[in-house]
Formats: sequence, structure tokens, C-alpha cells
Amino acid sequence: MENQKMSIGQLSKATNTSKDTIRYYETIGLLQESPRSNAGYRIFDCESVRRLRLIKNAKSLGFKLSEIEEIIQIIQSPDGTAQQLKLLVESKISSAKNNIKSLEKMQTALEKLFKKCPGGTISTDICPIQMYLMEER
Amino acid sequence: MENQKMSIGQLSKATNTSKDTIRYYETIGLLQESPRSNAGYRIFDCESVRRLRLIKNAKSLGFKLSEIEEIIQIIQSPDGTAQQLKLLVESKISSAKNNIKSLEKMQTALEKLFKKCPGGTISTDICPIQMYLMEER
DNA sequence: ATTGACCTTGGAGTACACTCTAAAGAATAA
DNA sequence: TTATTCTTTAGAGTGTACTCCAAGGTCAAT
Repeated sequence: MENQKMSIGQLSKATNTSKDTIRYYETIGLLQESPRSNAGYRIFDCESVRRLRLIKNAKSLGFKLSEIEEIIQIIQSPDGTAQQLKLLVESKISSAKNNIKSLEKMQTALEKLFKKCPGGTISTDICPIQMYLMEER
Repeated sequence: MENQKMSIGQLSKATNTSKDTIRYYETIGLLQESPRSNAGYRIFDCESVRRLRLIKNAKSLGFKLSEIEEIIQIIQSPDGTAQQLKLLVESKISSAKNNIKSLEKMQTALEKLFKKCPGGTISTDICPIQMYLMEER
């Protein structure tokens, strides 16, 4: 059970990742090329499961695939440091904050319009939403 | 000055939108086709400026181009109502809220990792960030 | 032997919003 | 006149992350 070999379909189920996605990750180098059976079938093991887990976790933190590639390189390098990972996390925090800020601005503006707009069947010509959209900014 | 005619370059400057973008908006139907000069040059007027303003304002509220097309149709239709616009605004509010929520979750998780990680030149093997990434979830 | 589920590949398609290119004609300033 | 700048088009390219397809080979069960 220690180093279980599995096909792409089994890896797909084990990690809840589509086969296409697994192959895609291989082509972009996020997953290293796996050994093949005589028939040319990919043979994965628990290392692939771990790698896919890393990718999923990193994605859930907002990292994109290119950034995850960086993370993997740091982790795999013998001279990769915690500081390097920490810096990536830090910059991701700041981009998350920026994104939140801009979404909050939108939300505020949208809510203002929502409150101002009487709704109903009145013409859009006198609707505060249309008026806002027409304003010069 | 009332209905000033202008070339695409002038419209581009007036609205701070690239010429390519203006042509692109035309091809996707967001900007209606404009009359042409003898040489085939597009001739725009202040109506185009207003339309582009609308697009920019709507974009700044987080609407995508396909949604802006909807907005324009509502505004241009004689039976378009304020209620229709209000509904679009409402659903945009809720998607903004969802996006914010998911970003905040990321931010929280990232900040937790940032605090936990000592940084420095320690190996990533004992780094809380790497550990988090390796966890099964 | 045959059926059905599995695997392979290259390549195209999707969504989104542009951005750039090349080749050509048109307008303007010196 | 000439040089520069402006405009046109179709079509390709960008970035992100897949997703789907067809045509074909493989494997396990009946």
C-alpha cells in the first residue's frame, strides 16, 4: 500500500481532478511526466496525489498555476527557503486586499444605486441607474 | 459644437479608449456601426462619446461586456423599465458579495500562514506554508 | 470473440477583453 | 513633393485554465 500505482482514471477519482486537467498539468509542467506502461498508459503513484493536493490547496489560496509552478520550484529546490514562500504569500495577501477593495467600491456604488432606484415600470430615462451610467467621470 | 464629428483617433482621445478597443466594441455590437467618410473612415459624434462613457461606467461597476449589452438594450427599448436595470444591479451586488467573501477567506488563510511562518533561511520542509499546502483537505 | 470501459494523441474550442500585425490607402504639414 | 501621421481590414496572438473531440489502441469481463 505504500507506493500504490494507479492509472489516470484512478488518480482522477482519488484527487477529484478531471483526467483532462491532469494531462493539462503535465503538458504545462506542473506535474512531472510519469512513467508509462507497455501500452503507453501513464502510471501514477502517491507522489502524484500529493502534488495534485498541493496544487489544489494553492489554488484555493488564490495562486494561479504559474505561481504554483514557482512554489513547487522553491519547495523542490534544496536551497528553497521559508522566506521565499512567505514572500509569495505576502504578495498574494496584498493582491487579495486590492481585489477586495475594488470589489467593495463596486458594491458600495451598486448598493447606492439599488436604494436610489424606485424600480417598477417607470422608464429608464428617469432611472437613477441610467443616470449614473450616463454621467461623465 | 452641438454634434461634433470626429475620427476614431479623436474619439479614442476623447474617451481614453484605444482605437482597437473601439473597433472591437463595434464588432461585438456594443457600439453601433458608424457612418463612413468617402475614404471609408469611421465618423463618430457625441452620441458615441456617451455610449463609450456608459460602457466605462458600467465596467467600473463590474459589469462585463455581455451584461453591458443587456443594459444597453434595456435602456434603448421603449419598454425598458427601471425595474429591469435594478435587477441587474441586484444580481451584480450579490456576485460582488460572493467574490468578496471568497477573497476574504483566502486572505484570512494567507494571513494565518504569514504569521505562522518564521521566514528566514530555514528549509521549506519545516515551513508552515509548505505544510499547509501538503495537507489533505 | 465481443462488448464496454479505459487509455492515447493532437488539436480545436471556450470564455473574456482586448491587443497587435501587416499591407494598403488617405490626409496633412513642411 | 515628400514625409509623417492617420485610417482601413482580416486575422492572429495574449493570458488563464481548462474542456472537448475524434480516431485509434488496450484491457477486463463475459
